[in-house]
Amino acid sequence: MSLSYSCIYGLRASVLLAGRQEDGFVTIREISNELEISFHFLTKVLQRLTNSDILESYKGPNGGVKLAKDASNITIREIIDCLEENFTIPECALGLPIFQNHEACPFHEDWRELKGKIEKAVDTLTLHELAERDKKIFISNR
Amino acid sequence: MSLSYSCIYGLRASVLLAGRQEDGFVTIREISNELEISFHFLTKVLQRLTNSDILESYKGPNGGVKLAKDASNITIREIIDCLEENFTIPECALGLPIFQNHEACPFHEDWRELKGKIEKAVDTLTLHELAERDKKIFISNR
DNA sequence: ATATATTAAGATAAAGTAGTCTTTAATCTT
DNA sequence: AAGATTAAAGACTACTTTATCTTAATATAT
Ligand code: FES
Ligand code: FES
Repeated sequence: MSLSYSCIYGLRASVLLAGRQEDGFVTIREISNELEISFHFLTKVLQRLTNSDILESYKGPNGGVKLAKDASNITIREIIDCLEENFTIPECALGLPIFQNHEACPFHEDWRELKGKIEKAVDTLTLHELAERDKKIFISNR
Repeated sequence: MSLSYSCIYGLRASVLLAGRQEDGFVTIREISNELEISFHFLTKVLQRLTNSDILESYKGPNGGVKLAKDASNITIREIIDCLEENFTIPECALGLPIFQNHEACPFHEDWRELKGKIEKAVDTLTLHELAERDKKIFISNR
């Protein structure tokens, strides 16, 4: 279940862009400075988002990247699906199928319910909502 | 949060040994066959458990490994701590600190509660209980 | 003693992830 | 047209995890 750094970086950058959608193109250099992420590595990540048409990029002076759609129309599921292959919330709360059955697990039902909520949130939470809820940093590195 | 394969293999082998404690030493070859784990890799994992005095080993014919203490006296926390460095249940249900604060997360409180249950279970569930609850395979590979 | 069984230990390989560096392509400014 | 700016693309490095292979050490059985 743990997300890769690529995915975290992509999420953080996307939320940043959502909070600045009116600014147009933002350079990757600026994003990498603000989020304290390696510029080159972030470039790779954002290229993938660009190729998936989640971001739009523009070269040259005044260029950079921006969200391709309105932030209220992009769910975090889209970002995750682009950057993480086969992302699924596991059946087991420990992140892997440790116990296969309900009987052996003292909290399996609790987890099953929460898992549903998480899945729903991932599918419906938009970058706009995230950027609005808290303008401060709320997607952080590990 | 996701456990490494080393840790999963160690847990599975330990539960198997808990279910056969009366058999004395069980060869690693037999365990690897039964659990369908690479013999050599499993050997490495069990060596670490042996060095941590969770398992006891014996070389030569009729040798093998067995639990060093009674299964009812070994928690899964011990196995995990031996095989996984710095294992902690993360603050965020997605396995990493995605959102830092309560406000931004639609299920933070649910997760916080479940996290407590999981931590307690990890600290108190014993190999004996696990082996007893279900004699069938209930710790599976991914 | 010798052959066999078995874990221990070490070297190596394979794969994935994270990170860096260099070159190319596109765009703008002058 | 020339030079500067910026993303795109590709090669490369470093690290970790997983897995394999070989040899050594230890114990048993005959
Ligand atoms: S088996 Fe892991 S949550 Fe129930
Ligand atoms: S921030 Fe991830 S569970 Fe609330």
